[in-house]
Amino acid sequence: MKEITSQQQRVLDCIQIYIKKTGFPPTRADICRELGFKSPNSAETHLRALEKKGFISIESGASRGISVINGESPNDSNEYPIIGLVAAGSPTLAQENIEKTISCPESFFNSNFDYFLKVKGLSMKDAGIMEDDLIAVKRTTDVRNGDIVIARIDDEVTVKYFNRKSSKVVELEPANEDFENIVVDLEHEQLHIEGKSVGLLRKN
Amino acid sequence: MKEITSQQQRVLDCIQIYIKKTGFPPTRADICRELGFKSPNSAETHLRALEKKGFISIESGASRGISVINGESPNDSNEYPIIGLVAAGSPTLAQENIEKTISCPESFFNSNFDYFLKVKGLSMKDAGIMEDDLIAVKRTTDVRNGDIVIARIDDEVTVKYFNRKSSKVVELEPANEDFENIVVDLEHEQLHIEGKSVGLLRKN
DNA sequence: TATTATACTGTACATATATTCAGTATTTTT
DNA sequence: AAAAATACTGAATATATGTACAGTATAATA
Repeated sequence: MKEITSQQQRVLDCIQIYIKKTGFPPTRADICRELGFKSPNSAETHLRALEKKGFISIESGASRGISVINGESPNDSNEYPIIGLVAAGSPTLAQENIEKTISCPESFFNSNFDYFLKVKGLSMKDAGIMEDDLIAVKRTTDVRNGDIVIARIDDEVTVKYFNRKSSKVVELEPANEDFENIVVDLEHEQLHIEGKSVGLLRKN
Repeated sequence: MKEITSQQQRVLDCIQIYIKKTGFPPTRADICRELGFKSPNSAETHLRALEKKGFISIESGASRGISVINGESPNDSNEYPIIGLVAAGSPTLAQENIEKTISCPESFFNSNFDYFLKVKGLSMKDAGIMEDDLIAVKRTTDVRNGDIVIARIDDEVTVKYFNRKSSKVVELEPANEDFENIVVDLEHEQLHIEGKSVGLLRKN
C-alpha cells in the first residue's frame, strides 16, 4: 500500500463517514459537496488515485460503486459466517461461500464454535435437523461415537452420526430410515472430519 | 414492526448479501437479476413494502439509496429468559419459572421475540422440535394456520401446529403420528394463545 | 530539464437508475 | 362481496451519475 496524501485521506474519510451516515457510498457530486470541490472531476481524480493505491475499489459504470478496502477484519466482535452445505466441495471459509454472518455471543452453545452450516436435505430429520437449519460447527477431528459430525468423503460433504466400527471402518449414520448408512473403509477411502455439531439454530 | 412476507424476506436478504459482497446496495435491476424478476417494478414494489414496514429506508431519487434499518449494531444484545414448559400452568415470566437467561441479539430471528421455551416431550418431533430444545416465542395472538403456537387449554400448555377449522373450532395438531389432534370447541373450552414460535435453539 | 503526480475548474454526454403508468392475477382483510 | 395487499410483467421517461475531454497550476521525481 502506497503513501496516501492528505487530500486523498480527506476524500477517503469523507467516503467512510458518508457510508456510516447513509448506508451507501457517495457519488462524485456528493464528495464535491462535502469537501467544497466545484467540479466532479476533482472527486473523480482523487478516487482514481485512491483506487490505484489500493484503498478503495471502484465498480466501473455502477453508480456509487465505491467500496472501501478494509485491511483489518472486524474480529473483535463475534460474527459467525453462515456457510452453505454444497454437495460438492468442502465448507471452506472462502469469501464466495459465505452467505451471511450472524452476530452471537461466543459462549452461546455449550462449546465454542467456528461457523454455521446451512443444512440441505432431510437425512438427519429424526435427529431434529431439518432443511435450512443452521448447525453450529466446531472445527475439530476429536469426535466420538454418537456425535453429529460434518464429514467429507472425496468432495462430498454430509452431516451424519459418527460411529467408529473398528480401526479401519467408520460408519456415517443418517437419522432417517429413507437413507442408508455410509460405510467408509479407511484403507480405501479418504474420510475427512470437518468438525462436529455443537448446536442448532432455526429461523421460522 | 409489521410482519414480513417470505418474498419480502428474500428481497431483504438479497439486499444484505449484496451489500456484504460489494460494499454498496443493489439497484432495482440488480435485485431482479439476483431473484429472477423480469421487471424492475417487481423490485420497486417490494422495496416500497419493506420501507412501509420499517425494514429499510429509501433515499428518494438517489441511486442505490437503500439502507437496511437495524443492520446489526453489535451491542443490541438482550437477555432472554428460558422458561420451562411445565404440563400444568402457563409459562409466565414469574421469577420462579425462569431457569436461566441467554444473551442474544435482538434481531437474532426473523421476528423479534420475548422468551425461550424449553420443550418437553416429542409431540412435535417431525417438525424438528426435540426434547429440551429452546423455542423462541413471540408473544402474540395473531397466528395463522400452519404456525407453530404455544397454546394453553385450561391449565395445560402445549406446543402444536395451529389450524382453525371454523369460527368455533380450532385444531391443535402434533407433528408425530403417535399423538392425536386436539380439537378445541371454542364454545365450550377456553383456548389461550400464548404466542408463536419464531425460531429454535438447540445445544448439544 | 522533462516528466509525472497532485490538485483543481468547467463543460458535455452516454447510460445507469429511480420511478411512474398500465395491466393481470392471487391472496388476505374488511 | 368489496377493498386492500401481495406479486408480478412490460414499457416509458426524467434525471442521477460516471466519465471523458479541455484547460490551469504547483510540487515532486527522474
